Amino acid sequence: MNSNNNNCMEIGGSEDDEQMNMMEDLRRGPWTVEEDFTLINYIAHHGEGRWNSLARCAGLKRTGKSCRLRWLNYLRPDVRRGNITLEEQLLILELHSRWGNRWSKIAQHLPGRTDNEIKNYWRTRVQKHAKQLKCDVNSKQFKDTMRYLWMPRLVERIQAAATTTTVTEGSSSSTTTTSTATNTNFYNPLNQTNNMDNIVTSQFITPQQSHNMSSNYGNTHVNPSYTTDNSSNTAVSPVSDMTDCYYPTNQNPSQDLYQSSNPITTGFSDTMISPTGYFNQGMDFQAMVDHQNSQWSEGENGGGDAFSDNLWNVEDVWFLKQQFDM
DNA sequence: AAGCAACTCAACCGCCGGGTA
DNA sequence: ATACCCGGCGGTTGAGTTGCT
Repeated sequence: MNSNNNNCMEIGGSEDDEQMNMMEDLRRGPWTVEEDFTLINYIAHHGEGRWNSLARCAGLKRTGKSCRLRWLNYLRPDVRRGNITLEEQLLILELHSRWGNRWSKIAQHLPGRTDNEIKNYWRTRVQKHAKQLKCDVNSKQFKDTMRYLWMPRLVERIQAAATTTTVTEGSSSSTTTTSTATNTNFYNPLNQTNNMDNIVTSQFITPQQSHNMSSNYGNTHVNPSYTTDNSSNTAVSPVSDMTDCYYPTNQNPSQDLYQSSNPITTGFSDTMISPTGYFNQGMDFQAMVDHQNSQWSEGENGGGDAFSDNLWNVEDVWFLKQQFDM
């Protein structure tokens, strides 16, 4: 790494970004294809590290920080793009409940995902629904809702999807990703890292996919890899949104969720209490129902966008309302 | 078709801790 | 001990996109 900088004197990092700013006009904003290739080629030959000097030596009019960010979040060969899978959603929920906004730490458990991506996911998807509920995303109510409702539901959906995958196996040759979700023990927060590693079995995007920029060369500034349709890399659901909680079940959604033997609920850090006591204040269920109705009246397709982006299905709302009204 | 609102996500910013001279 | 530099992290922004009226 950083073995030799033949055509660039080692500057020794005596200048910071601000000083660089003063000395030369630094580019900002979206990266061009040329810049991307310059960075990729430079790192391919010299490796990462010393980002400020790297930027200089590579001839990039960017700050070291900008180069690092571009590389780590976008250009890195193993960066995984596309929809967040159900397993990943589940993992994010679980890890966030444990660590909070430690995006980098959470990202370490989702191979190929960047902290930025997870952070964006959380803000756009999860926080949006906390807003819908008119409760703080950090409130206990909301956390318990995630814990007792979303996560079990995600598990159900993962298992259902895995079953479907098994049934239809053979008809789709391109679906290379498999899931250990079929294993009933796949999700056990008590078995932290080991099982987490098992949960995430989704494949990485190939370096070729990440670097297949040549076809995009006409543009002055593009995002070379994310335009690729990566839906085939999605492990379980083409609509792999946590908020897509529609699940065609006939069973009582509340059943078994609070049994201490339930692997979903076992191991969460807080004391196990019936969530009845939690879903008490501050959640605007009527607003949820209204929102739900308005969305359903518009989108007839259960897998459609309006629905898939909705956190709650009828049963969830019904269940929460019941808990609330008790 | 046009205007507007909501959403997504790449990129930037500021702060902080570790390493080093 | 201290000052400085760098990289990493979490928070925030804003351009582009999508959906709705």
